[in-house]
Amino acid sequence: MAQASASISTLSIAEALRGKPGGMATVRGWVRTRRDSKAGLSFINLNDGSGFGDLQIVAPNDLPNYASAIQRLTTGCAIEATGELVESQGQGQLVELRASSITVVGWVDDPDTYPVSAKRHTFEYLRDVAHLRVRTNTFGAVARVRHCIAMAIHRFFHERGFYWVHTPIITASDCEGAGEMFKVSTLDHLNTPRTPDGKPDFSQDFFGREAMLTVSGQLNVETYCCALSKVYTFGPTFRAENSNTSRHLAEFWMIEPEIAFADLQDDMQLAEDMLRFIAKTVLEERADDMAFFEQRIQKGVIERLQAVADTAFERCTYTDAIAILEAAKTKFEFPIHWGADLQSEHERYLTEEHFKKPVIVYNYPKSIKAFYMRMNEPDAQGRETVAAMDVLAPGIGEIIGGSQREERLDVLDKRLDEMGLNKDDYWWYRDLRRYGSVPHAGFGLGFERIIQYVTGMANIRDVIPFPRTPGNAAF
RNA sequence: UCCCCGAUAGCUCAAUGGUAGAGCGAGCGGCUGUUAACCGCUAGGUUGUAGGUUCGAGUCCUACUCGGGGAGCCA
Repeated sequence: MAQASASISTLSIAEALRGKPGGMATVRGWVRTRRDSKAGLSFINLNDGSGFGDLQIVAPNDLPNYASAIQRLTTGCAIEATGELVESQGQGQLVELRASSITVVGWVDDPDTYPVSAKRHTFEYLRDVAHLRVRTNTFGAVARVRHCIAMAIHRFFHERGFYWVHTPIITASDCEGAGEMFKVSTLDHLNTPRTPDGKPDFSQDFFGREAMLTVSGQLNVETYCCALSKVYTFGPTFRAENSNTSRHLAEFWMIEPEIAFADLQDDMQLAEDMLRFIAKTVLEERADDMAFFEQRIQKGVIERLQAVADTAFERCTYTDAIAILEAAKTKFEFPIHWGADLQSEHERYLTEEHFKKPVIVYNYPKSIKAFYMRMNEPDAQGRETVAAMDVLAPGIGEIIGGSQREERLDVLDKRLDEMGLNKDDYWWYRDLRRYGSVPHAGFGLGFERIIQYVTGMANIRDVIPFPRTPGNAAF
């Protein structure tokens, strides 16, 4: 397949589009559209995923395979084209490739039923052809932005001295407490071994005990935090909740940093710095894709992202948030009062209407938060709160949830007792509080949710390659 | 899981309980340095699945599946 001539370089289409007219080049990709001109030319828009833009290939009718192949090209065909990069005579592009040869690498079987034809498709339909949807403008752009954000997150932490910790996917501790878990088992479902009291005998299972897929790497990563000081996880997470919304998946990716010798203020600063770094990086590196999202997906995404990059987030205690909500003229379906958890409508009001930008709400009532969150001193009215924080973003809602962790063993044990949890199940977690315990804090960022926020994509199922949701694990 | 709405050609959608249509895509032809191209012709259907009501069901009823909007769980 490689060209014999050493003077012809194979370029990605992104490189070809950046190149100056003059040189010879070979490009490869998939046909987006073909238009014939009776002036003796065909125009082929070619895309290889290296960037948003297509390269226009000009195919003159004196090519030997013009009638037999070029004129039969349809959307989706894979080709290799070699020719000279020239200044375009038409509008709409600076450079184009004047082909001296075009090889068809792969035909489209039946153009009439090619699932991703050159027309508009709904996202709902494209989910049914997830193996081909990435060939569309939208899903190609999402894939590139997803990669860009992932790399930005790794760079952000790496540059600040964090270590990436690979916490386990399979866990035997039922104590993660963040939702329903998928079971991991090699037991025979048709002939399950039983204990005398009729329950499945997990001692005969693969791990010798009941095992699940993780719902969070937090408890594990805290152990590494209390030795390496600054750590984070970035991996898949599983929740067996029967959630049917545009912002929940059964399998999603999560980033969970954890910092030692740190309090909630440090935690909030880290969350904000990270989100602003992500915004800045995407604007710099994926301007082509962002221009598309701005134009076709959601007006204002670029401005919104620019605002995240440029301006500090709002911060507001839970108690102050309640005061704002109580003073609001908006009628809420669920009346709000101190001690109640914020409903979606309340979060939306705060971030979309009151502050009109990302806001960090912190110091929540202890009664609505997890056992591991650090107890604050009671306020003047004696109300008890924990050092927890949520980052709320317009259009998405909760994008980050985090807290300072309870590092005092006696306080932690009291909380475990209050919540009816068995201390023995948490023996290694409690050990961290016995051996050189230090204040530490962390948060969880939903990876797909930050992609939704950045791109303006409305449904979380469209920002992950192959979404897993209740009743759907196709592909 | 709960409430509301929906499922008809490859795709997006029409169709009073009485002969299933259009646009786009596709095929063929015309025109043109074209670019959401344009003009003409052609093909394309077990109306999501399973039951029921009716002389007759795309249309009415029931259940299920999937999708959308909202809610809960959360990231």
